Order: sequence, then structure tokens, then C-alpha cells
Amino acid sequence: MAGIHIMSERSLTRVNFNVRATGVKGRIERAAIELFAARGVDGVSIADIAAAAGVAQGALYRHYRGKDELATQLFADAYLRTGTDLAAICGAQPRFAARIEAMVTHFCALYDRDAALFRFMLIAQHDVLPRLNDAGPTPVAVIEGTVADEISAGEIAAISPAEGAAAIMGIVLQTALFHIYGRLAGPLLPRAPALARAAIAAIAALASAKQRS
Amino acid sequence: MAGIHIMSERSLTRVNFNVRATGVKGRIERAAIELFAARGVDGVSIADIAAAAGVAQGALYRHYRGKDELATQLFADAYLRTGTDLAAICGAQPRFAARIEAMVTHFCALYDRDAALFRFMLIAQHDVLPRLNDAGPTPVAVIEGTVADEISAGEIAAISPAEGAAAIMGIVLQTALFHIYGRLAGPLLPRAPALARAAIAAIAALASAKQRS
Amino acid sequence: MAGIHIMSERSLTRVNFNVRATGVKGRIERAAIELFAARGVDGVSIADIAAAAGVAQGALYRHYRGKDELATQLFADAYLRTGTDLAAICGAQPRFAARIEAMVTHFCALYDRDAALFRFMLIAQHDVLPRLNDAGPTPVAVIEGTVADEISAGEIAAISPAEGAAAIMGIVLQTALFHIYGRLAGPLLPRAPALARAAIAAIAALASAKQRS
Amino acid sequence: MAGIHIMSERSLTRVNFNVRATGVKGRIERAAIELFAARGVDGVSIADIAAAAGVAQGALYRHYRGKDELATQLFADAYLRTGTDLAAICGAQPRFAARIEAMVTHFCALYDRDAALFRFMLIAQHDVLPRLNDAGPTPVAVIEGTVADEISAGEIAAISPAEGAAAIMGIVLQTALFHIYGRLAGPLLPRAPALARAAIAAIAALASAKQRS
DNA sequence: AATGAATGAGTATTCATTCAT
DNA sequence: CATGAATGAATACTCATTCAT
Repeated sequence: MAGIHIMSERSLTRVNFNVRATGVKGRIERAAIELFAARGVDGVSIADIAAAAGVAQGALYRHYRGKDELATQLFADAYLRTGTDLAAICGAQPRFAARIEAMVTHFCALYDRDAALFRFMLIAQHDVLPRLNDAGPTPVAVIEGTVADEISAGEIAAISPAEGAAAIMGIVLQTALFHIYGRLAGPLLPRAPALARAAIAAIAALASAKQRS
Repeated sequence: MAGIHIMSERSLTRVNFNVRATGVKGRIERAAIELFAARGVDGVSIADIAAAAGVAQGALYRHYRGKDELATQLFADAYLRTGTDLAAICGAQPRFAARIEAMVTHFCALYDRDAALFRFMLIAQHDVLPRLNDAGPTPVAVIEGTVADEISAGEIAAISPAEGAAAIMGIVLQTALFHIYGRLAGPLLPRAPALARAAIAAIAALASAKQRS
Repeated sequence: MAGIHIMSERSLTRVNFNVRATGVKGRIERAAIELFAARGVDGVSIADIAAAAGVAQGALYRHYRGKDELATQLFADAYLRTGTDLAAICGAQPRFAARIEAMVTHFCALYDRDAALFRFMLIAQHDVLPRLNDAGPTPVAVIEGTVADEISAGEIAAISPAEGAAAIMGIVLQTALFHIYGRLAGPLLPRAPALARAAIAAIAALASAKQRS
Repeated sequence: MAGIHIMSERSLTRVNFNVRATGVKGRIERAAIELFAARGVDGVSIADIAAAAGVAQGALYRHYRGKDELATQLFADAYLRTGTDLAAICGAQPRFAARIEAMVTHFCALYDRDAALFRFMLIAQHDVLPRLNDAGPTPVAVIEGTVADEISAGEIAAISPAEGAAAIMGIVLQTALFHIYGRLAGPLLPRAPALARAAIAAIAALASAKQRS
């Protein structure tokens, strides 16, 4: 797990979009993420972002072609970075349970580190995902792949990898959502082992159900 | 299960916002739900809705104070109706496993019946939920209550009802989301038993993890 | 003066637009005057008038071609009726001072009787007057004529009748305006003799100034 | 009088809202005043103003929060500036008659200089005055004060300052109104002495009437 | 005569984007 | 590189008017 954590640290830093950014571009990105997370992409104007970043509206266009590209790129960076990280995490773990736990731990750490970014990803996905060119491993693809590997290894019955991935992601993301809405408190990282166990149990139950039918 | 189904049938019909509506208000609501589900509330203009409904823009304002009220009311109706239905379903089932299965079944039937409405609820929740006055039982509250009952009954270890509800809802809603994005095919109703089993297993795993710590 | 009063009574009643109207048309007219006086013609919608009158919007179109005609006709009726009354008053008085006092008294009584109608005339004049076809004696014309008669009679120096009329009307109407804005209290009728004296003195001063130059 | 004139000149220039404005804001203000004066605030659209000013509609919103603020601020600036000027004028004159003449002269000069602005003030007062926060000396207040001073000095009988102010303002403003409507021609400034005499005579008549009663 | 749902043109306002400085 | 005034298209909303009942 230590290895996972170190790796998370490194990549999280890069994904953080300069939480304490000083450059103009960094300040714009940070302001955009905070505002997008709070009010949704459509609920935020360029004027809002510029004001929050303390720059002129025009400065934004030096770095991005427009608001759309800003949101898309911010999302894509964070989303695909997460996918890459998850892929690396999986590669470092030989066994299914450990992989799931490592990935769940990664999500929880990500949330604790930058809840605004996490929330941005959760609420922007519906807008941005359809427009996202497959330019790398998405988190969904990595998790599906992990499930598929386990099935191939014969460890669990042949469920569809997608339904397994849905269960894993659902448990983690809905927990994060409950945290965002104030239904759960405290850091998520301590909850990671329990969430991982729940995810693994859910997968097993799906498989046993499948077998029966 | 038969009882559940009949009840679902009945209430689903009322939640359907007149899939084949003939009146002006019904046509507006149906068009709004379809469009909101497809492009998000902010991505749809009054002109779009009016055109899709085949009415003049002004007609909308006879029935709603504005676009905001339209979206909010549409969401609240569907959301709170779902909460009410889930509460009724729970009341009809004595045991935890049966309750979970009945509720999961209800969600799946809801999705199969009106995927647009379901998707609308999923993507509009971030915008509308914060503004929603507690005017009835929400689905989240009902599911949390069900988990709390089970804990009170001593059947499972004392987890927080919210984390249990998060797992249950996560498994179901993420599965629906995967279906929306084309990662899963076919009706959801046949998947209900497996999803219910997975949810129950996840709860049990959460509880056992809690006990250990 | 008694004659004046009786005459005012009679005509005021007809100008009153049915302060206690029971018919639909009367209720519409009364509501329109009250609202026009309070918020200006442009600040009042057909919906407002219909609601205040307790009738449906469509009912208005049975009696008037539209909002414009309603406002214009209400104004014209009141305005030209006032002109006619003033003309009658002048005809009943042989001398200038008595004529002025009778007319000022008439204005004050009109105001006390129906301040809303008076205010409506004051604020609507800018909108409606330009469109008003000369279909009778206007108050301005009557007062100008009275001044012109006096000049012809050689009682005062040859000022322009218009400047004399402006002074007379200005003193009376601005006093009414001050009452509307709360700067003066109590009925205006008791002020009529003083106002008349002031008007006559002003005319005299204008004439003497003219003579000197 | 020379002093008065110089002062009027100076302040009038500032009240003129850049009759020959070159900046965008100045052009907007000038266009707004001309149009408001001609058709009333409600009769003018933002599109009208922007077209007349030769700028895009959006440009207006950089300088004003909206049409309402534009009208209110334009009115308040001109109205309160007039009040300030009148106060200065009064302070420069020791005697009542001279004060009245100076103020009447100021009004006439104002009208001759910028009839559109004058007309705008006359017709917009009903809309704007109620919303105007007391942020300085209004013309009405200054004139009332002047009358009150005269009464205190024992020069005239104790009339209410408001009724005196009403007579003065009525004579001047109604004369301006008659000019606007084409009933009087030529510049108003030459009429100032006669109007002042009429106003003073009217005040005296009001006072004598009061004494008698 | 009266109703009130529906119309559709008109209006204020917002906001992403451009560009001269 | 950054600024911020200006643009102009898009959008929500209003409201006088019509018309089937």
C-alpha cells in the first residue's frame, strides 16, 4: 500500500491544478474548478472565473480557445490522469482484492485531497464525457479491465465486466456524493478498506446470482 | 413481489408525465423531460421545449412561472413520487432482503418504463436537490430508514445508515448510468435480483468491516 | 357659486367613471383609472386591469379595441368633459375674477372628488394629448379664451393668452401635484379662493411686466 | 444677475450630459435623454437607445445595470444638480425677490440650453421621484426653503411653504410645458423677469388671502 | 357577453468572444 | 502577455391580442 500512496501523492499533485497556483493560467484553472464544482459548468460565466482568479476576462483566451475548451480540458486532464493512475495501481498489484482496494483507496485519497475537483468530475461528466475523444485509459475502462481479468482467471463467474465495474464505481462515487451533500462526514480515506470490501462482496454476489440463473 | 409490481405499475403511470400526453401542459412536460434528459437543463432553451411540444413559447408561462420552476417541479414530482412509492414498498415487506429487492426492482422498472425521466433525475439532481424543500420522503431518506431499521433490529452491525444507503443506491444508479451510456444493454428489470443481492452483500461487508475495526 | 357647484356635481358624476360601478365595463374603467393613476399607463397590463376589475382579460376587448383605446378614451372623456364644464362655468360668470375663481373651484372639487382620475389626467397627458383629435373644447383652450376675452375687454395689458393660461393652470395643477406627493394635506376645495387670487395676481403681474418692457 | 449667469453657465455645462459627447457612455446618455424626452421612458427600448447612440445594446450594460438604472441615474443627476444649483443661487442673493428671479432665470436658462433634458425631467418625475433616495437638495426643497425663510423674516404672512413653492414652480414649469407643446415660442430666458414677477405676486396673493381668512 | 388558454412579436438582459491599447 | 471596453447573438420572459367554447 505504501507504494500506492507514494504514487498517488505524485500524480495527485499534478492533477491538483495548482491548488496554490500563482501563475495566471494556474489561477484561472483553480478558480474554474472551484466554481464549476459549486455551480456547474453552465452556471459559471467567464466573468465569474476571471473575477475569482483576479484576472481580466481576456486573459483566459490567451490560454484556452474558450470556455468550452477550458472545461473540457480541465475535465479530460483530471479524468484521464485518474485513469492512468488507476492503470498503474492495477499493474502494481497481482491480486484482484488488492487491486480493488488500491483503486478505492486512490479514489478516497483523491477526494480528500481535492473535493472540488472530484465534485467537478462527478457533475461535469454528463456534459463532457460524450465529447471526450478516447485519448487514453478512462477510469471506467481500467476498472472494467480489472473485472474482466478476474473473470478470465476463473476466480469469479462470468458476469459482464461492465456490471461489475458499475457496482464498484457506484459504491465509491455515491459515497463521495453523500459526503458532498453532507450526509457523511470526515475524510473518506479511512473508509476505503470497508468500501473495498463492500465492492468485492457486491461483485461476488453478482457472480453468484449469475451462476444461479 | 406481485403486490410490489402492481403498486409500481400504478404509481409509475402517474409519474410518467403523460408519455402520450395530449393536453398542452402534458406535451410541454414530456418535451421538457426528454430534452432535459438529453442535453441537461441548461442546454435546453424555452424555444426548444416549445418547438418540441408544438406550442408557442408563451404557453409555457401559463403553467409554470418560468424554466426554473418547470425543471424544479418536474424533478420534485418525480423524485418525491419515487420516495413515496419506495416508502409504500418498504411498508409492504417485513424483511430487509425483501425490502431491498423490492426497491431495487422498483428502480429498474422505473428505468425501463421511462429512461428519459430516470436520466433527467440523475443529471438534474445536482442543480435541483439543494433548492428542494423537504416536502415529503426522498428516496434517499427511505433507503436510509430501511437500513436504520435493520440495524435497530440487530440484524447487522451498526454502520451509519447513510453509508449503507450510499452503497445500495450507488450499485443501482451507476448500473443505470452505464446503461444510459451504452455500456450495458437490455432491460434492467431482469437484473434486479442480482443487483439486490449485490446491494445486500455490500451492506453486509460494510457491517463486517465496521465490526472488525 | 351655488350654480357652479350644482353643475359640477352633475358633470362630476358623469366623469366619475362609476366610482361604484357594477357593470363589467364600469368595473374595467374604474380599475383602469386607479391603476393608471398609480403606476402610469405603461406600467399597467391588461392582466392587471382585468384582475383588479374581477373580469377575464378577454372581456376588455368587448368594450374597447385595445389598451390604447381604453386609455385614450378614458382620458379624452375626462379631459374634454372638464373642458366642457369649464366653458359652461365661464359662460355663467360675467367677470374675469369670478370666472377664474369658478374654474379654480371646479378643479379643486374635481380633485377632491376623484383624486385618482385627476392624477391619471396629469400623468397621462404627455402620452395621450398628442394623439387627441380636437373633438371639443380642452381645458387649456377655455382658460386661454378667458384670458383672451379679458385682454380684448382692455382690462389687462396684451399678454399672450397662452402665458396667462400657463400661470393659472400651473398654480392649480402644481398644487394638486404637491397634494398627490403628500406635500400638502386636506381637501383642495377650501384652498380654491386663495389659489384663484394667486392666479389673478400672477396674470396681473405678467401684464404689468409686459407693459413695462 | 451677472454672477448668477456665470454660475448657471458653469453648472449647466455639467448637467448637459455631453450634448456633443464623444465617449460611448456620453453618447448613450445623450441618446437616452433625447428619446426619453420625446417618447417617455417606457416608450423607448434599449435597442432604440443603442441605435441612436451608435453602439451595441450590450455596451449599455457596462455602464448601467439596466434601463431602469439608466433612467433613474440620469434623472437623479439632473434633478439633484438643479437642486444644488438653486441652493447656490439662493445663497448668493440676500433678498426674496432677487432669489426668486434668480431661480426662475436659472430654470429658463436650463430650458433654453437643453429642452430635451428639461422635458425628460418633467415627464420622468412621476416614475422616478418615488424611488429617489434623498441624496441631496431637491429643487422643491430649495424653493420651499426660500419661501420659509421669507416667512420667518416676517416679510409675508405665514402660508405653508409648500403652497408657495407650488405656485412658483407651477408658473415656471407649466410655461415650459406650454413651450414644449408649441403654445409658446421663442426662448424662455427673456420671459424670466415677468415669470418671476408673477410668481412673487402669486405668493403675495396667497399670503394676503391667508391673512384674511 | 364573458372566459381564459394560446399566441407570437417584442424586450431587457446575459455572456462568450474579440480587439485596440 | 494582459486588459477591459465593446460586440452581437442568444435567451428568458412579458403582454396585448385572438378565438374556440
